[in-house]
Amino acid sequence: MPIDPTSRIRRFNRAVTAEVGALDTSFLGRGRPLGAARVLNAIGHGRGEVGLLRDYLGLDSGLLSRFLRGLEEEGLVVTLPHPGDARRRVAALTEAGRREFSAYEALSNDRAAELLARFPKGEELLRAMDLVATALGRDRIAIEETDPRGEAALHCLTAYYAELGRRLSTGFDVSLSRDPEAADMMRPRGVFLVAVSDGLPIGCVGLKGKGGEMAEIKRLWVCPSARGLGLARRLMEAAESAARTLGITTLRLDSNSALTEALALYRRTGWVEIDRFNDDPYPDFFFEKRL
Amino acid sequence: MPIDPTSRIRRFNRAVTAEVGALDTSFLGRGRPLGAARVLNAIGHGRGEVGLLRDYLGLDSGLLSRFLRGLEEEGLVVTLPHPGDARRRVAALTEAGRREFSAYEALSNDRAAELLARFPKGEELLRAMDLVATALGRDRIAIEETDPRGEAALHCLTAYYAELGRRLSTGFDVSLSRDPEAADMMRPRGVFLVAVSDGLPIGCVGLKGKGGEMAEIKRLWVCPSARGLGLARRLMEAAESAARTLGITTLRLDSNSALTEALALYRRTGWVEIDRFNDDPYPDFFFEKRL
DNA sequence: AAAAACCTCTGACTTACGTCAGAGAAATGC
DNA sequence: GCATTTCTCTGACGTAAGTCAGAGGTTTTT
Repeated sequence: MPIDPTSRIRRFNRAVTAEVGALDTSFLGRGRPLGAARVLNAIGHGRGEVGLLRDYLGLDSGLLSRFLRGLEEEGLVVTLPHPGDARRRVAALTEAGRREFSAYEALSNDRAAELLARFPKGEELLRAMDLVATALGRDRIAIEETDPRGEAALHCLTAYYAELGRRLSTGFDVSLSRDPEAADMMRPRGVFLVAVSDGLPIGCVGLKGKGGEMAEIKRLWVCPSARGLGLARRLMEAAESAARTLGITTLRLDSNSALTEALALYRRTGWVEIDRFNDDPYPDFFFEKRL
Repeated sequence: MPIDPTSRIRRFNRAVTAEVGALDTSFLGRGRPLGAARVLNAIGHGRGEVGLLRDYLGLDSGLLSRFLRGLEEEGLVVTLPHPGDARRRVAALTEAGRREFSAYEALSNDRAAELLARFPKGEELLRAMDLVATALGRDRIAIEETDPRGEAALHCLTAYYAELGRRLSTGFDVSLSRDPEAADMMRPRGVFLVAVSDGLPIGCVGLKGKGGEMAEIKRLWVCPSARGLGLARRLMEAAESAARTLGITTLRLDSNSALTEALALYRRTGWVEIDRFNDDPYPDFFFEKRL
């Protein structure tokens, strides 16, 4: 009877293979082979360029070409030359293609919803799935510059504020804190970075500049399922290197003694403690780092 | 940017598909198509009967037959008539087949070990995988009678004692408790049941009889990743129905006030509190149920 | 003892997927 | 301006996998 780690992983593989297989089978229900369905869905998700499609789906150029022609004959897709480079082609869904795409989306969503409904501990299951997905896709975590008012940023910030509320003994109310202006966290004054794993935002950091040589690090957060992977450090390094490209020479940040992992990280990575430099009610630790 | 539950599940699917695909690819390295490799592995795992193989792998009888013949030609497998029914056939590995099977096992184990090594939070990942596997394979949880000294039972009991140690304010030392004799939890006096999900034991319960009409429920435990699925209830029902087949009319059990979920379950399912009936130092609640 | 049901195997066929070489059009380098 | 590189597409070919009908055994039923 297997109980060792490898057996547990292999049990997981078996369970998951069955689940994925079942989803594929339900996709077959629309009378189209899986390959063509995958292409249609990738186009629907915005991967119109043929080169992108090839990379994303890992297909041979000949095979992909055939799939595209098949979808064109079905009237679901049109391909046009790329505006800037006429060698390349871009595929787009027709009206019928969009309908077909939504049908696949619905199948996929239904399966997900059904799985959740079948399992009483929904949120716990989702957290476990996030953790596994992050672990498996670890090499695929990308750090991207984004608009601090965008959806990805908002998701991270909401989770960040909620966590502060739980961890600070005083609670946390954004409106009492000095909420950085969005423009201060966008080029040319600063940046806002999110870590994205397979489409899901799982961490963020803001660099808030005033146009001078001094800038502040704000809103460093990593989603619980992705902690312990050194992601916070990667985010901080990315923020510092962005700061350098903006001509910034000194970074500051404030933090709270309840956030012990963060404080440990700052101390490990060359930050030095300085005197209070603002009157924000929440922070009680202040750091500086010269680049 | 997707954050809703279905997107999270779909991200999980993508991550996991890539992982499973990578395992399949590594299986291809042994110069044999995937179908044949799956058959070989199923035989190695004890599914020798052709009918069983067909069901387990979901193959057409013609296709399976071809795979078997291919493996026979390679000298990895021999098929013999079924001892009791000459229409059926049973496949078995030859010496060379066993070697090849171990090579596949090694590949599988290596991949699992590598995944674990790559991820700093190993135990957490394993727990998440257990939870997901249990959720996906929920309909496949089987309750089986087993030897209370067997490996599956031991795994559950070790986890059970460890949990008691954590949860009882006094700690827990098995030797101080009245450890039921194994024979009292095997037919004809009692039974020991484990819940098995895809080969992994995830819960247990013992029915300890003395040969009379009275028996005791012992060692009810459900693995944390499988809680909230009503498994404890299923185990108790299975134990009760086993008790009925043994001619037992009254059940008793003792428990501890720290085990609140268990107490709630007993109260919900027709057990009534009675006076202390033993001098075991740990329990402080005593229940009885007439069948 | 004959009929019916059952199990595995074989041969013929189809489909999905993938590979490879090279053609044709467009962009880039010198 | 010409050679080289970069993309996409087409045609020819190969392999893995799956389907179907029926043959040839064995067992069960009546």
